[in-house]
Amino acid sequence: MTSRDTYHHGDLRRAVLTAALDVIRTEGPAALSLRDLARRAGVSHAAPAHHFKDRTGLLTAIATEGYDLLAAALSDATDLRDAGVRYVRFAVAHPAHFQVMFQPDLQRAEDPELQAAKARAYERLRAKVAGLTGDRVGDPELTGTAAWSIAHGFATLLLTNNLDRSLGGRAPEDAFWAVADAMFGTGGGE
Amino acid sequence: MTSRDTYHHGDLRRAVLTAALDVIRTEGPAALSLRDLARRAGVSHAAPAHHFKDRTGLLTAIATEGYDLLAAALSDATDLRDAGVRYVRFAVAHPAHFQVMFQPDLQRAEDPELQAAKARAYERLRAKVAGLTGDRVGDPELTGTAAWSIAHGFATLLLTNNLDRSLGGRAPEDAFWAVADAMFGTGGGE
DNA sequence: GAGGCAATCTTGCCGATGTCTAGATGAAGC
DNA sequence: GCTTCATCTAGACATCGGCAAGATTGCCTC
Repeated sequence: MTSRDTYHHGDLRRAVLTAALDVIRTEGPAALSLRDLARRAGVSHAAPAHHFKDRTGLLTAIATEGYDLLAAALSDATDLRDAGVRYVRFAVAHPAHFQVMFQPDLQRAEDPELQAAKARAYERLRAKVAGLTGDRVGDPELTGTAAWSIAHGFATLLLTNNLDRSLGGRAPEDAFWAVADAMFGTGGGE
Repeated sequence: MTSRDTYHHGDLRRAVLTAALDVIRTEGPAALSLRDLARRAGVSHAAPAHHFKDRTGLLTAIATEGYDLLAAALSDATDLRDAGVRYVRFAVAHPAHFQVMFQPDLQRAEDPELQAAKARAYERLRAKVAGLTGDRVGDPELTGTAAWSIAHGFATLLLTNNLDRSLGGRAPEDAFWAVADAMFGTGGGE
């Protein structure tokens, strides 16, 4: 896909996004170069700028897409613990999105689309906390922070290669289930 | 400190490190420029390279220093829960170190000093897990991963401005104590 | 079907950055 | 006092992000 016959690329925005996600996943956000992405897509060096304004704009678009993907992943969760498993699964499936989402210095914080997507994802998490029943409810704000912290911490440590020894051959989501089980006790999340 | 009388700076390594930490804390690692740091220290643009080899070398040195600071902070902890509080306190006190430590793509992973410091800090955490008594011990590996995840997740979300609403005016370490309390139950960590 | 408009892409340019090389300076040890 | 070597300077080169001006083309309207 590095050459083309037509003057217009056709779907340059998607091509640049895909290439960017590939670079970020394998080499990290610091290695990302707009000119390199342009070369990969077979366009001139200034072409991507028209779709993303600048480097920060591209990263902001990636974060926005990430929050939308996360919101979609969380919406199908049956309960809070399942949401945690899906959170970890999302991080593993979309490591590039995840990395960019949680590095605010790479994004344009005031971007309205980013803020909206972020709010949608956050609302999904809040809904799962509100859906809690039983005697383990307590302060919803506190419970939400605790659940988010454990899932986010596990996912982050996982993507930074800090849990390699702890996995013991298990799939990440299974390992997270075991961790959540150790904290909340069997069946405590229902 | 941007000018000097002598040809030699005296402590350029420390000056560059301090300036770098300041930039990272306020603008993030992406905004870090070796030439800018050189200007702040009042030396030529190539001077920092002699102390850190290159940009990655500087960031690796910061990560190494961070792991040593973390190990020192954890060594005084009375128990596992206290270690968690100290982990969060470390992240708040040294946000620049913390950011760099957990972005492996910024570091030279094969650096022996980095690996050694990382191992020392990890050993401190493992010691606190091993010191657990009572009926909540279970699988030490699992307990360690759970404790690390909750503390690391809380710290990360805190530094990325995702817990602003949840703090409610409390100091971060107090808020973390409440979260840990909600998860483990009162006195469960002793 | 012809004309105009706006989106898309190209080309050229500028300042800034990381890194390499060769050379200047001076502190420390003999 | 002389040597040695770590430290710092000066210059050069390739690359990058961003800007401006112009070329190309899809699309809408009449």
